[in-house]
Amino acid sequence: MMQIPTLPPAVVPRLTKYLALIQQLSSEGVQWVSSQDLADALGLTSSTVRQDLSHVDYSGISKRGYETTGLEKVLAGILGADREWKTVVIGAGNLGMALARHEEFLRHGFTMCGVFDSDEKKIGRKVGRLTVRGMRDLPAFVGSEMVQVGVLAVPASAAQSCADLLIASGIKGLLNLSLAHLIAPRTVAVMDSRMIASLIELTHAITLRQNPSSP
Amino acid sequence: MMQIPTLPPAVVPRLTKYLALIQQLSSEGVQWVSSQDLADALGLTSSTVRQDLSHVDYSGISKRGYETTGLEKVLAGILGADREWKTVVIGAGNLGMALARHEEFLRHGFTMCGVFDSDEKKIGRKVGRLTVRGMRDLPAFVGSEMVQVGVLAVPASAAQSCADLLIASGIKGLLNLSLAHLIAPRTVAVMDSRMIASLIELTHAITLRQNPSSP
DNA sequence: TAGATTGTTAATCGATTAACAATC
DNA sequence: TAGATTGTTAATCGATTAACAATC
Repeated sequence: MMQIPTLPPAVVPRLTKYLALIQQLSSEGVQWVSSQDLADALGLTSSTVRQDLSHVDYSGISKRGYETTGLEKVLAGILGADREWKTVVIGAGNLGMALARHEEFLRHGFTMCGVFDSDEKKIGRKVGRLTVRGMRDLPAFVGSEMVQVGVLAVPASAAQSCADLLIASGIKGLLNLSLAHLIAPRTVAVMDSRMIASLIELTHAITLRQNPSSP
Repeated sequence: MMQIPTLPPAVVPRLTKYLALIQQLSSEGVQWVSSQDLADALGLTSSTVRQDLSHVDYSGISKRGYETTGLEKVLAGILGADREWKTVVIGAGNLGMALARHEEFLRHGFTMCGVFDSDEKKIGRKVGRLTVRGMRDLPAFVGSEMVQVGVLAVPASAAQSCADLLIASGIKGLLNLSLAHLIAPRTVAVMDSRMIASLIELTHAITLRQNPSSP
């Protein structure tokens, strides 16, 4: 099996940016990309790009840069973006239903195989080709379908208890969309993508820019 | 007007976490919280919490900690979470429609006042109490309604051109939900909340945990 | 009072940038 | 060849942690 190098934490989010950009470039027929090209497109320095890519087992070529298709393959392998990931959504509210139907997930290898909600009234509703299931069915489903990823689209007040149930069911990773901070054992990976928190950071940045005291 | 101190970049995301937690605690009637309490709940060290809060014009009290209601007010002020922010969503797909109906936004001060799409077929559709408008109406709407925040729920391929239109219309900040990296002038704040990118970081973390080479 | 907790300084750690020899 | 670009080392910068006097 391929060796996955341990990467400095700050590098991983940038690798996902390189991958997204290179996928776009290679689909447009671009064959070579330099560290300066990547830096310009992503608002970084070429030095940072080269440092980051030095952690990756793929060499560029002087005077030409990196071959897009080769680098794309290596980055996808390191990040797990070359595999299928069975995914469930918890929460059949506006957001959860939208995510269950979101084609972008499938396009990036996340196979949506279940939507769960604790509200009895929502159980049985159709979401595309799926049907909303009750939370009581979650443990058996995760186990038998070997679901690896759970997306939490529930209110902050319910997030930790839903996470606990997913963890007890044997899930491997959680995407937390709620404002709550989740506690999980080290064996389970957790990533946050919290729109409300990002919006609040955004309003802070707007306020700073409107305030003449900042440089 | 209140003085907004310039904060180290790494501190701001944590302030949003402190605020979310303290809002919950104060709504539960908790009156005092120590740096150790906050650290335990959020997976930090008490030292980090005290360093962060030292940037904030609010003093704790030895032996008791910080008063929740007071700290909540100060953090909300610094982050802009004590104001109303007029917000539009660009993109009336699954995700955009769900966000336009999402009550969580309103509860955090983001007043949803418009949904826009370039697809003629979607114009006129109802989204809660709103109606989908065409992109051609965006500049006049942002100007006359004094919209400050734009949420981009469009495919990566359309993200930059939509951002350019919002910026030309005079928007103050953008929340980018697409996988694309956005280029914007320094006068416009941009924050990313990219679920697909977070999911890919998650699959990397899962892969690492399953690989015995890591510590 | 005794003890817990803050605020702050200094030390450590990690991330970014600059610089340049190697190389295609 | 001459020149552009990599890979890597060293320097700088910023963030985190440890430690402890001040204080309630």
